[in-house]
Amino acid sequence: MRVATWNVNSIRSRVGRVVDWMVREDVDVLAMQEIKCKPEQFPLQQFEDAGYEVELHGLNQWNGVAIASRLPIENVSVGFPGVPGFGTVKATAAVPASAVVVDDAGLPVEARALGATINGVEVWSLYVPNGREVGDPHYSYKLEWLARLADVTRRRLADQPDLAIALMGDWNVAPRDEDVWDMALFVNSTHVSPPERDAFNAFFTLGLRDVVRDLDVPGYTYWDYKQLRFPRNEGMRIDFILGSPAFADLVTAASIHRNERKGEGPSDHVPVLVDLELDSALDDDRPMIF
DNA sequence: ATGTCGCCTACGAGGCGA
Repeated sequence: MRVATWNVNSIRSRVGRVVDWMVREDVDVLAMQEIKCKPEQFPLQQFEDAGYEVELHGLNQWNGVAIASRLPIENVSVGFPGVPGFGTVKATAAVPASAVVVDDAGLPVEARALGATINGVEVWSLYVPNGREVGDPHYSYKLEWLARLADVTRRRLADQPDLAIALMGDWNVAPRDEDVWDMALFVNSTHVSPPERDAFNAFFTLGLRDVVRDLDVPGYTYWDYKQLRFPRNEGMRIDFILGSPAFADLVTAASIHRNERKGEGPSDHVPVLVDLELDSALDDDRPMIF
């Protein structure tokens, strides 16, 4: 099974490229971020014509996450328990108050997390808040969002240590100095600050692994549209697939699809993909969990 | 270079977010 994550930066303006890539690369499951649309605006037909079903969570023109799959999608979760909300998103004609989920503090929850079970594997499409500037309210929101995600992941794995779970998406954190092209330019910047890196590294403490980095796949996953960042290869590595031990054990290969930043109408992010070996579970006498 | 995109509202161009 081939599973990928991709911040598509508007699915409506990118659907041709996205579906073409999925078909060409024989992708079974794709977690998308920044679909930037509501359900009725999602270009579902083009996915279905290519053999994919789609579950999505989109409230408005911001954020939005989706999962497309050739295999049946089960147990869909919108958001995760304890996910913090932010800001003052108001109900409109397009987004009635009844559709706005609020957190314990009454803040509206943004469309940044969608989970599902596919072929026995729990996959998540995550769009971590950007943070904007160190010290900005969006920055503390980002740290809190990551902390709550770590909390719920810790509890999930405490209850089910053998759960194959993949946290995939745009984490908006560059965990290592080599994940940006010039650390000198990022002094006092978001994405590289110690609290953000601590919040990201906390997932490793829970036993998760960066299943792409672990296979020594190099390179960035994002290049800003501005300032010739891609031609100069001035990018950032901020899109990751973090897997529980049971998930990591299934991974046989990984790749970052840099070519998807080229040509007409690219997203500013590229897909990150892993191959999973699931067939062996059907051939031996281990429990049939897949 | 403050260098680009994509969305919104509202029908032109400015505002927002990344």
